[in-house]
Amino acid sequence: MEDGILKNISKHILLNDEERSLFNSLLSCKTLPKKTLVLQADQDCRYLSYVSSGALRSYYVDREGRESTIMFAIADWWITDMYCYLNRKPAMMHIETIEKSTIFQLSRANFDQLLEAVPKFEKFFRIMMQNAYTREQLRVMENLSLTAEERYHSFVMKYPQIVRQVTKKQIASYLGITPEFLSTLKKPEI
Amino acid sequence: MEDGILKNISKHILLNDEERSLFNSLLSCKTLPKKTLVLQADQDCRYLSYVSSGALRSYYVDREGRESTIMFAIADWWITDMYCYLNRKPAMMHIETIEKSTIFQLSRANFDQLLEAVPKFEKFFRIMMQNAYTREQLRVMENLSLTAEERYHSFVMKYPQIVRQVTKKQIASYLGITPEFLSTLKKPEI
DNA sequence: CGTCTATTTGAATGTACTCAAAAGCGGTGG
DNA sequence: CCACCGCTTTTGAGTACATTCAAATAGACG
Repeated sequence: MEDGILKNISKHILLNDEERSLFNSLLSCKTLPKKTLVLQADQDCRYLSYVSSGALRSYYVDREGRESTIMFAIADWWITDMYCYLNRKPAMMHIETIEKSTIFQLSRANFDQLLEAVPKFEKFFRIMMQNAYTREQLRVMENLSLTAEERYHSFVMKYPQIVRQVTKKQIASYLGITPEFLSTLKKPEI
Repeated sequence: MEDGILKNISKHILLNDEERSLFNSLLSCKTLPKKTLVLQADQDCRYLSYVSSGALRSYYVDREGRESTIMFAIADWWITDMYCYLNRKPAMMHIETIEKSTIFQLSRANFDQLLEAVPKFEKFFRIMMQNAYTREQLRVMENLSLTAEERYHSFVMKYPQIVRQVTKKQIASYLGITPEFLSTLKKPEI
């Protein structure tokens, strides 16, 4: 399924065969069972991962042991602890598979090499970061201005596919509410 | 003070004289009094603004008229309603000066032209978007895992200069709490 | 089938909100 | 120059939304 990843990239930049094969050579592919940790907090965050199939989530565990889901990544999404990946800091988050998943990983060294060798990728990653930024900013905006119920409905409308692949408990931890409270909310009409 | 903006860019990419002068020619400079609207919701978001001096903030106003501060921008920061700027959508946010400010503005057309003419700027904006993304993601993480008081202390530690330039009411609306409640919190040791 | 986790339900609690009012502070005009 | 006006900040009482804890029910997986 390397097709998926190159198709993802071709949405934004045009690559020739040589560039494609260089890119492929810098990636490693893994198929992982459900509930496998891809990254553990305090470890070195070595990889940026593209989800070819399955689903992953990143989450933060605070001192009291409470989990906050930072993001979900289903097919065709990229995921990592971006701050720690880019700045070579020990990871703040955990990342785990929610179901059996196939991912392609780009190490930090290969990321640097790729940008050096094919500057066109600057554009690709600029657009990726731009989309990630505007998505997070919208999330902050909704967290500040909507009620828990409205946020839940907005999530379901925006990410119907994710809703099918993750548990309500995980959605609650993404929305910043308890599973008990989520369960009292009116179900949105999809 | 165009020095400031070129210095900001030189932190990440090296420009020759020709590129610098092209860049300068694509910018327009404005000095605005306190409480001036730079962008109004529903308008076309035409500009990305670099703050040379002063302070701006972007905020969202919901149906009930409640304001949520999305971001502050003091000297050397860039600000816009990024989603609407990039996607040519009517603005969701307002942006206003908090004090007398001097800003440099890059229109969307000039942004496209700049990236076309000097691809090195892809790298600059990749890094800008990257920083913005990781900053917002950390904010989401803190919103989900910290109490209001901890978020306030974290804000004061992270942005001491912003604290000097904005009101407590504005900080409250950034943190997602009421000014009354902020006022009951223990003052952090700076 | 049995075990483990997710989901739901309910009661008691707490955190943060609304509303009201007083105090503080800064800017402006007489 | 200073008195007034408007906005910010603080304080307090009452309230609402969301939490914790406990327990029952439902679902998924080996």
